Amino acid sequence: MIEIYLLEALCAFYDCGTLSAAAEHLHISQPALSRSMQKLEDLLGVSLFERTKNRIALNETGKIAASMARRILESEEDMITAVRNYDSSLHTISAGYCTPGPMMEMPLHLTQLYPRMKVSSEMESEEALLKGLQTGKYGFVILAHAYEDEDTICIPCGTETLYFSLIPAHPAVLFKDQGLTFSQMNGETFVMAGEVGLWHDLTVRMMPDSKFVLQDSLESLSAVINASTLPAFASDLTIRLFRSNENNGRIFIKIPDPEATMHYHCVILNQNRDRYARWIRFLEERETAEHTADERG
Amino acid sequence: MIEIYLLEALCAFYDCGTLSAAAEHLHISQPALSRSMQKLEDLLGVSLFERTKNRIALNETGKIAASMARRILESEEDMITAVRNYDSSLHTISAGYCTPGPMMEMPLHLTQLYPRMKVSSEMESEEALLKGLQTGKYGFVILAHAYEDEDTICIPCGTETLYFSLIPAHPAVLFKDQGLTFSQMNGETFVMAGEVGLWHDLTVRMMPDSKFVLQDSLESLSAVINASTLPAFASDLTIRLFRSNENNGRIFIKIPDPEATMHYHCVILNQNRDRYARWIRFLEERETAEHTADERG
DNA sequence: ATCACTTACGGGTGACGTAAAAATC
DNA sequence: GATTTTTACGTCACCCGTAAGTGAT
Repeated sequence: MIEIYLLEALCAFYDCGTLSAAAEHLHISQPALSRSMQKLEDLLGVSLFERTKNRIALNETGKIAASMARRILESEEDMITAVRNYDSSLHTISAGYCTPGPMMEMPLHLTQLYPRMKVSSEMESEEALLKGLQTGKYGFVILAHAYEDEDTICIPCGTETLYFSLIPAHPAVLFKDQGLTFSQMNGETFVMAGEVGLWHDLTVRMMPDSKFVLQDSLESLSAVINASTLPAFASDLTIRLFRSNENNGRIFIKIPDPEATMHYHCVILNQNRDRYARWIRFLEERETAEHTADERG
Repeated sequence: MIEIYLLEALCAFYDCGTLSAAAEHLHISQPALSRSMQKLEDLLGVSLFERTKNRIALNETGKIAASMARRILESEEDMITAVRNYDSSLHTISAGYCTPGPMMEMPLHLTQLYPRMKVSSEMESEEALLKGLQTGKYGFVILAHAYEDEDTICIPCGTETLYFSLIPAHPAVLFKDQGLTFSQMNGETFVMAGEVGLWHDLTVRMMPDSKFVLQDSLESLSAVINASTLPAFASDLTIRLFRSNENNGRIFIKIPDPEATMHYHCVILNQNRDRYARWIRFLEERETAEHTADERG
């Protein structure tokens, strides 16, 4: 059988055009590559190159062989990552999120529900989340809308509402009880974390005249917030998580626009339903508990 | 990168169930295979087996890996045969036939049209012919009916009519001029070549009460025909090819049933149209010549 | 003269086989 | 005791790099 390294060599030569360049690309000597090409021809029993004394180039057969070799290499790469993903899925609960709120909250419950498993969390674009779900990179993903598909199940899992975070001296704190809409604050300059996923798109869209000073890390963010008088953001989720109704003297004012509330949904591949049975039950029970609480008032 | 021999080893173990059996199957020692499996786990960075002191078996990850490895091995096999087929298609005109008549006649013209090419001929079932056409095994195939497809072109290329071949003493030679139908000869025992493709199916179907003494080779066939008084078969094509209107004292009597005439068609992949341009032109010109001859006579 | 490929030669990695040990049936 | 797997060890294949040779630009 023809070994993979020969196919890699062929593809490298196809890409580079000369043996010397391909050899450099492969980090091997050029004679070694020359021999590999000869060996490949020998194993196939077929001529793959047009040779002159000083020049070597792929003939039609060689080009076909190279393009088929590429497909084999790709499918081997795919196999390797698929096997690794599967293995890691046995040991870790890996989830992808569209915003930081659930990404901070859900691992708390996951470690309780699956005490022997590692928990890994990532924030990504919706496109990357759905792709990662399909390839097995993620065990589940959290989107900000329902996602129905024949291969997946979709469980509503709570909401998150955005708040403005203002210093007490800010004139808009008068609206503390009735709330502040996006349009009322449009034009202000905000301090904001860089990694807030969908929230960033939302605030930019709803307050097109505002400026947003982005901070790389959450640590630098809170430092800047403390040191600055600029308005910032919070959410019911982060307020609850950090158990501070008035953080560092800041006043939190709810944003009543419907866009300011994310309705999260957990999407899981149907084939993984059993593996995440406990998690699904947890989310469903929590959701009904929320609803009955809402109905009671 | 993971080499092919490791994937082969994994698949062999998947098939055989034990290292010893798989090692025997691969013609390597059992410790060598044991090491290969360890190496594979090491390269993947993943555990593929459930090991007890005396027993080793694939875990879920291992089974998935094995099934994906199988697909890679198959696609490498496919690549190798495809490349070899393509190469050989550059040097040889390879054709598949449904009956021996065209298979004896067409190579004569092919060697004239393509004097630098080797010519290879094979008789096969229609299924195998069409598959071989798609995989590049055959440059063209000859079927006994039109075959229209978006990927192929189809050129009528002559007919062949079956004859009974009788000794002069046979009572049915009285029908020499008006012809003999299948039903008139149904029940007789015939001598017949074994390798006649569609003709065999046809005669069995049209003369269900007859018996057919099959001969392996054409040489033994003609010997048996000469030595025997049994009726046999011929066709206008073989009669013309062997330039013998009355072969070894045999009388040839045409079979007027429409089923006794094959209408051959040459099927070529559209993508190979240029390569066989000369052949296509030859067939088309011959066909029109036949028709004008028919109209005149 | 430089570049590109091939051939020749020596070296080292690693895959293999044999042998032996451990454990299970 | 037979079978199966793993470990140990020596060997050999083979792939690699260096060096030299040939022909083309």
